[in-house]
Amino acid sequence: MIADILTSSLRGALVALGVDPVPERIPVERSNRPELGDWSSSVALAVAKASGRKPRDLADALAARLTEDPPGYVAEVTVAGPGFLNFRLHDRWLHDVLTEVVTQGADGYARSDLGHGERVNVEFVSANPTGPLHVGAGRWAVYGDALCRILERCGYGVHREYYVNDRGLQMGLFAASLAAAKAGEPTPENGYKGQYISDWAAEMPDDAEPAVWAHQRVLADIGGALSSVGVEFDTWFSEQSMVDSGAIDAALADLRASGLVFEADSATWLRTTDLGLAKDEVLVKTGGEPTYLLGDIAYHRNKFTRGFTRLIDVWGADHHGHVARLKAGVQALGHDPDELEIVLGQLVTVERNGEVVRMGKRSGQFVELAEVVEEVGPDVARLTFLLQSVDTRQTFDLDAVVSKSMDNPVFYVQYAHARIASISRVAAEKGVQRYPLEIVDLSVLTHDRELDLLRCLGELPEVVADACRTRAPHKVATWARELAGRFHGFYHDCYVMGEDVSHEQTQARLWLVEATQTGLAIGLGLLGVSAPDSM
RNA sequence: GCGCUCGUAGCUCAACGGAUAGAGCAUCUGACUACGGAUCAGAAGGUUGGGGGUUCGAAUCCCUCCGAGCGCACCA
Repeated sequence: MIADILTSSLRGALVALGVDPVPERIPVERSNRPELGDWSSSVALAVAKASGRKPRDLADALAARLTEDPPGYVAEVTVAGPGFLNFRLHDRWLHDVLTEVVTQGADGYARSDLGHGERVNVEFVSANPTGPLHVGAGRWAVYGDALCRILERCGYGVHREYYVNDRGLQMGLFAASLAAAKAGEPTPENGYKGQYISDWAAEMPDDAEPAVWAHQRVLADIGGALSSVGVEFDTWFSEQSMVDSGAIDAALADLRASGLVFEADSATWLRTTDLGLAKDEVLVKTGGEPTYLLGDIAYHRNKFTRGFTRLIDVWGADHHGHVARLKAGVQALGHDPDELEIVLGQLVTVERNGEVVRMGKRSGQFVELAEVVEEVGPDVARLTFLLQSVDTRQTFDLDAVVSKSMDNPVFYVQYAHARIASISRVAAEKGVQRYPLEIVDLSVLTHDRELDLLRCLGELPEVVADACRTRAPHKVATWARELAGRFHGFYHDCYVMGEDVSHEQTQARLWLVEATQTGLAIGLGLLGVSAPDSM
């Protein structure tokens, strides 16, 4: 809102001063130098050269013009350093933030229409259904889910999907390993070991068909683990179903139509070298089995036919070698490869007692996501994953996460929310009524703590939009922690009710607290973390 | 060897190409007879892996070297 006001006045002033060309985008930002102003712009520095003026002179001229006819909220325009324009605003701009938050509420504030209702399919986790999910998969589960929540808030029609790789060698080996364990026979070569195999073998009824039963058992387990961290999928898409329905053949036919398919060495290939790759890729193996790549191409083709115009896949960095292949496949089907967006997340290293836990399903040595969630709870688990950018490697120190779970930042944020609820309870006990916002004088909110809180609240719409554009939920997590910090500071220095607090202050602060609660609820909601009234 | 992703305080991590690189944890020092101390305030901590380049301006963009993780299958 402020940004729009400032950019349009700056644009007007540049035109009036005869600056040509006026840039598309006029940089305006919140000042990180509060002693100099509330907002700032470096536009004079950016355009000085092209317009043949000295930055400082141009900045002075702009400041003079804007001082003469100040944009809304602007109290003072000054120039600093090489030519930064600094805007000091009336506190009213922050009081208006409060009104905006309260009137739009938890449902409406920081909501946008960036996505214009575009239907986007987000595929994440998609771990092979050959055993329980390990802790590391939790990162993709939580990241993908938070991203979906953010996309939804920004006006996308979101569909959460899990691709079940229930075809091929691995599934067969998994079922065979179960059957062998049940029969008391040794594990097949390259088969799956681990406690869960013997546990599940013991559960398996005598008359069960191992392949079918194993499939159901493992999906129930994975689904349960995901539910425990609050992640639910709209679709569990079976790879095998595409073989059965002929979708794989149809995809292959489409690929052939592109003219990029050829036969060699008794296999069928896609000429990916024509699409910029270093080598060609096999689509159908000798013997007639489709490769994983062909299945995946068919799967993405299927997503497009279901009406999604944007596909987002969340993969671990260990799959990055597959990115170019799949994009090439999508391109061969006639789609713009940019319609498929692949988020590569860096892997999670799990440590216990300071030592790296090497995980592998085959060996049966891994730490289950479900165990960890059971121990620390979904909120701690989620925030632990979400507090850091998905493109940095994460070390998940089991002992630290468990033993320090009480120090987890999630409680810092939730505590702020609970304190607010407590204020409401006390207000009710004391019989303090909150007046309608329209008749409350917000101009009494002048304390630095109060203004800082409002400044932070005012950033939320941009934070959410930015988190959406950059696919970076951690920005919301960082913001929520920041808001909680501002609130704790306010809470400490500014009493809402008390002998030294005027009636007007109590009223204004009750609304400030209400707006903060709304902000916390939105932030935590986007992260899928609960916002408790008491802890 | 080739490729992808990274390298920021002791540790874990932030920072639309903008001004003096910020938080948390840990360390040290302080703050409650009022709404929840799971809190608050302060101190200390940095050549943003090294070196070049582009730019008015670089942690951010480009090149190069060093280091790390991960890929380089008719596995999935």
